Amino acid sequence: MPELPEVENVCRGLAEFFKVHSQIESVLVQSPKLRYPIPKKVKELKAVSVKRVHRRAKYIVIDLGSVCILNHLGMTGSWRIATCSSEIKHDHLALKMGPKTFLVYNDPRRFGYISIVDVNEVQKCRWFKHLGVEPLSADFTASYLFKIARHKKQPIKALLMDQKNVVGIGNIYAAEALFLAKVKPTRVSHKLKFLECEAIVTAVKEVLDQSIQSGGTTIKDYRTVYGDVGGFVTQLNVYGRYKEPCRACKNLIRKKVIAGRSTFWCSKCQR
DNA sequence: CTTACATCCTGATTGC
DNA sequence: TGCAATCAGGATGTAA
Repeated sequence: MPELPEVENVCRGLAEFFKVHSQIESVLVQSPKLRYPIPKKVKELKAVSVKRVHRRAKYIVIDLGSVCILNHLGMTGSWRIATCSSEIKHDHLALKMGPKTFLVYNDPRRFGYISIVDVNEVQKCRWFKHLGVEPLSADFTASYLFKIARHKKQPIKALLMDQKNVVGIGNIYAAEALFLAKVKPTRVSHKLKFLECEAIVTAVKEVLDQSIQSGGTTIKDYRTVYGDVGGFVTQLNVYGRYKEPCRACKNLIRKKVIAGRSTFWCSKCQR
């Protein structure tokens, strides 16, 4: 469920929280069954202090000095501040930060995962080594996208969602960025003009920036660590708006499955 | 190598 | 109201 703006907001929430509670007293594993089982050695973490929290792609990285806790939220993963280690269904793990203070990881669909990696190994670990560029960094440019797109036959939307190319973009923001760029999601990648790649890059940065500022998009589950919903839903132009009028031209929004995912676009605005 | 597709899960919603 | 089918913000392994 969460894409870059949502993960970024969760990270910021965690960072805020760790400013006040920086010491993890212990880690409690309620149910280790996630996409990959929670490693047993997380329970060995005792009295460790959090140095830093940051986001890479859709991963949350909690830096503990010698090791990092890596967390991917999958579709339904969330962190919340709680007074006990587990109180509701699908609580998997809790970081004990004080006698009545816990950070609890909950994940109904169990597509998320939590792992521990040596600080020096993070970049080359199995989850990070194939990641593409950060879309909000200076590395994500029109020429970068154009170069990749040049050799690919797949639709541009599939390319944007493939984390090997550029990270953090999922089904919502791929659709939204392509709307802003006025490019139809079905367009074959290698047929895109340089100017279109430029428009896409600009649009991706724009939509991600805007969504981060709005606190992300809450369709259903997504909440920040503090339980806040994201406010970007009201700014969605195409995602989830099948048969609703395009905000720009009143033409009805279309829907079609591309690469196994529902895809929304305006056939008049996007060519 | 690239690309399409099924798959891992639970729960909410839709349709009969 | 009940029940079955469908769908969901992700990413991986497999097969073609």
